[in-house]
Amino acid sequence: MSSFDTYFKAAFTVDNVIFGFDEGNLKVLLIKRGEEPFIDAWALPGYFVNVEEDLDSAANRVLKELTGLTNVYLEQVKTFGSVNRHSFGRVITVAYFSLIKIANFSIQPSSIALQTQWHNVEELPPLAFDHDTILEACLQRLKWLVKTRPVGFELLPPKFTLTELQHLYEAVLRTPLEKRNFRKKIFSMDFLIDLDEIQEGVAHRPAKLYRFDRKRYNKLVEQGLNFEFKEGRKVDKGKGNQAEATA
Amino acid sequence: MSSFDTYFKAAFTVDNVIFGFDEGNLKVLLIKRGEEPFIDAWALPGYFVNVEEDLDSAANRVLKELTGLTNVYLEQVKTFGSVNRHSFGRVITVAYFSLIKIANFSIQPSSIALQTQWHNVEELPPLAFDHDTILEACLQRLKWLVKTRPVGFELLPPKFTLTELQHLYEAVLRTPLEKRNFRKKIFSMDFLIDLDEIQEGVAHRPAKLYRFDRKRYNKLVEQGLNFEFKEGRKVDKGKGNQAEATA
DNA sequence: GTAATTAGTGTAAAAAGTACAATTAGTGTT
DNA sequence: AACACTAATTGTACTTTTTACACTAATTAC
Repeated sequence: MSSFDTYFKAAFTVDNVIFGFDEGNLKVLLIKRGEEPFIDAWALPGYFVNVEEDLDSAANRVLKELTGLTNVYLEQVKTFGSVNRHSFGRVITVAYFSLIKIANFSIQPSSIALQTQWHNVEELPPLAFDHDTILEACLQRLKWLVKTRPVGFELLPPKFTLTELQHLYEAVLRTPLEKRNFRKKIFSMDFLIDLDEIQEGVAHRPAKLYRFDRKRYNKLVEQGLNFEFKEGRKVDKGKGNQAEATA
Repeated sequence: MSSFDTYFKAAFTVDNVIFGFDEGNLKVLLIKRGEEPFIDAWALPGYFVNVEEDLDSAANRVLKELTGLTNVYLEQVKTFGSVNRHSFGRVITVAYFSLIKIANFSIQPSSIALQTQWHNVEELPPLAFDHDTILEACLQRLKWLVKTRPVGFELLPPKFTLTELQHLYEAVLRTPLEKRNFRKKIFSMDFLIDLDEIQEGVAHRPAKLYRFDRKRYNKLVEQGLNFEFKEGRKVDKGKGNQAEATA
């Protein structure tokens, strides 16, 4: 057959889908593009891979360059390579996703991005290229991951309440969960540490604070823990305060 | 920034991991390479993607060219792009996998492959490039898929016995399953059709033949079926014939 | 001190999963 | 035809997991 040099070659990029969680909503980080094509459009933060760079390294580097973030959970999701997905030529992109704590993160301006902003996943602007498809694939992956691994903790501050944790799961799974059963499940997994601290500055009974015990979790995984959430079937109707009074 | 043409470009390929099932063993289709590098080594059937070709199309075409097969379940698994995975230059490969019925398939010679042969996944030769890593990733995917979707039927002939089905699951999951519970589970899913036919040519009580009812399965999926197998914890010891006699 | 708000908890019923052994329907041999 | 052999088929009690559901407790604001 023909020699190696005659084979078709394509440019390739990585696109990062960076999820965060804030005010009860799942967020994704988008940049406003400063280059053609799709100048001024919102897009996933991604860029070209270099010659001497592995894919995972490229994803990490691009993430760092566009956001300043290092050392985050980063995982390959899927590769997108439709012939016409980029108007300047054939560009194949490998999608990665990561989960970060928004509070730990300060947006740094970059020459590629005019703006960098968190967007609520439920209310997204139109995206450049096929980035809506890529995002959708990552949302699916996140959904699966959150049911399967304790990655939810990556999105929360180190100290959190059980209600915050539950809201996170509800936002990701897009389904309401039943409070008592959720707590039972979480506790049965036995990797939350009760910090003996309580919430402050709330106008109601303050919740206890917990943190995730990663060491304990790793030990449990070795022993064959099966971390799994099934979706709730029904809503927790039980407000139960003054409603449904029988006497 | 620099113009589009200045970005680094790489060759890219698809590699197909084609699983089959025969004589109670999970098999994978390998070719013996007829080109450098790794000439004469066993490898996954893969080849270069063309300019005007989507990734999925490329996987289908390559599969067809190397095996003659069309219209098979084909799914993208992961992309491998280490800097030095190919000695002739940077080559990024997208791994696909598919499940086929070995019996339906006749091996066709090709100019790329000196030989094409089914190999038992439990006894593999050394593979070219990073194909062992790719194969491992696909095995993991298959394992997950088989627990989660009724893809097992893709590997069996249209008519099969429950024991054959069980052996398939055992081979893929690499764990023994308990016969009665396996049957209960399968029947509870309610998408097997009893063909009212029996096995022929066996020197013992012949088993009933079944087929998979895809239409019914699709209907069940719409209704929110959860097809899932957990791994067995213990072996089925129950020979129960002459053993363990108490009188 | 009363109203408002959210946190926190227990239990019974249903469903799913597990462990386990005897009987049945064929073939092959005598 | 009886017997030995092999593998197929079936049921049930027990355990675990999941679900549904409603009240009391702790705090702030007024």
